[in-house]
Amino acid sequence: MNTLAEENYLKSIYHLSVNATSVSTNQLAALLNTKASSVTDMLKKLAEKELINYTPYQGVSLTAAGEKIAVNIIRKHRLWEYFLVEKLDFKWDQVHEMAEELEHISSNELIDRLDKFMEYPKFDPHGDPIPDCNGLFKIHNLKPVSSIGINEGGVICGVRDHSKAYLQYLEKQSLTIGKKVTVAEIIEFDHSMVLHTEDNTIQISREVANNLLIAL
Amino acid sequence: MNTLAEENYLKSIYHLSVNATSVSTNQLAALLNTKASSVTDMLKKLAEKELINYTPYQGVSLTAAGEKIAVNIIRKHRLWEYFLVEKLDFKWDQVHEMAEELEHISSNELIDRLDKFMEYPKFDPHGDPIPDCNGLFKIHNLKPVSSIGINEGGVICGVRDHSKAYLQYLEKQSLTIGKKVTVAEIIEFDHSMVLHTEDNTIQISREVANNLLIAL
DNA sequence: AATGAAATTTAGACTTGTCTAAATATATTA
DNA sequence: TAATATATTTAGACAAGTCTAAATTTCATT
Repeated sequence: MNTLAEENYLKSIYHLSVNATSVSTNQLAALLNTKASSVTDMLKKLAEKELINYTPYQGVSLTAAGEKIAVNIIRKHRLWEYFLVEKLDFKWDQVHEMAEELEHISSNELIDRLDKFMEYPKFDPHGDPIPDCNGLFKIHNLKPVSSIGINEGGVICGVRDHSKAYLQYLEKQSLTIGKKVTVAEIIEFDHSMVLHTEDNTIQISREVANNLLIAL
Repeated sequence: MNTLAEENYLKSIYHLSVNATSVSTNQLAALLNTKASSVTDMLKKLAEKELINYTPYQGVSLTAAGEKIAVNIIRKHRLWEYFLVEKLDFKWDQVHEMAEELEHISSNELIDRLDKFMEYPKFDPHGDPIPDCNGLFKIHNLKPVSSIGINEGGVICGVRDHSKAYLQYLEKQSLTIGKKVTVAEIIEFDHSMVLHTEDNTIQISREVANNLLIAL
């Protein structure tokens, strides 16, 4: 199969491809916490294996084969996260690092059985969709809370920022997946927002609102 | 922490130490499927880290620190095997390779929660004891079936050979953990044995009897 | 105790994935 | 469009872990 490093590169290219047709060397270096020269070396190797389309200086994209591998790793990552939260009672801000290791456990039969054991969950603890064993998943059409107006609202279904600090903050404010929120007020000065939930009123900054995703 | 290679060396030294005070370079090379010269290199590194006692040409043994790491890896291996069999419905001959990967997942909190989730099992699917979170475990005093006489018997509690072929054979013969067996006859010619179980009579070779462990 | 066999270690090389520093290509802007 | 800034690649080095071949140590046997 592929090495751990190769898998991490493919996964990173996949994530960066969501908002672009092509991914740059520096973007990858930043995400992977490494140097541009190291990225170039690895891109040559992945191109050699026909997992990416690479023209020097022009950025990269995944081939169908590369995307398949990337989606499979993401499937594993999200299923393990679901397991850690739903079966082992971890909090949603604790599971990322463990899932980063578990996603590289090679057996597909293991992950398919884990999927079955948990009754085929469709979303991970952060609201991200879990690809099925064929790599297929639905993309929710979510909007950041910052994009809606007064008296509008919806159900929290995801986050853009997966950092521990952000997740812990949301947890403390009870702004978790499934909560219904309505915008009660928008402060003109700094665009912070006052939200109503079933049992609470909470003021959040524009930054927080920007990273909180809802379904209308 | 330690690298994957280091962990595998410590684990192997631990396993080989069960039947000896000191482990040789060649024994390790054979078990780890590598060359003696590679073993020597790694032994120097582990000695440098004070995880083993190593004098050139004199073999190695684990220090207390090294043993602690080895036992923790074995704890992880056996708990994951238990999970795979009891929760994901794998057969006892299918889980070794997966557990070889899973045992290197670093988080101790993960493994402690997995332990709790499964209600602190004491033995893995092959009857081997599972160390608790302090590294402690009871050693059953088991005997090979080949060592007992006519009309004697006991309960199958373990195996010496963990190979797929052996485990599959036992499964097919319903000679699995927990089964009660009695020796009905010993064939003088080749020391094969006729066993009675609750619902069956089975003849097994000396080789099979030698690797099948029972509690009296 | 000497000698040959077996076990072990050393020396030097290779691969993977990384790095720094230098070179080159692309983009920006005056 | 020429000059400068930025992005990317190349060149050469390094650490981890492995290998082969040669050297050395220990063991077994006479």
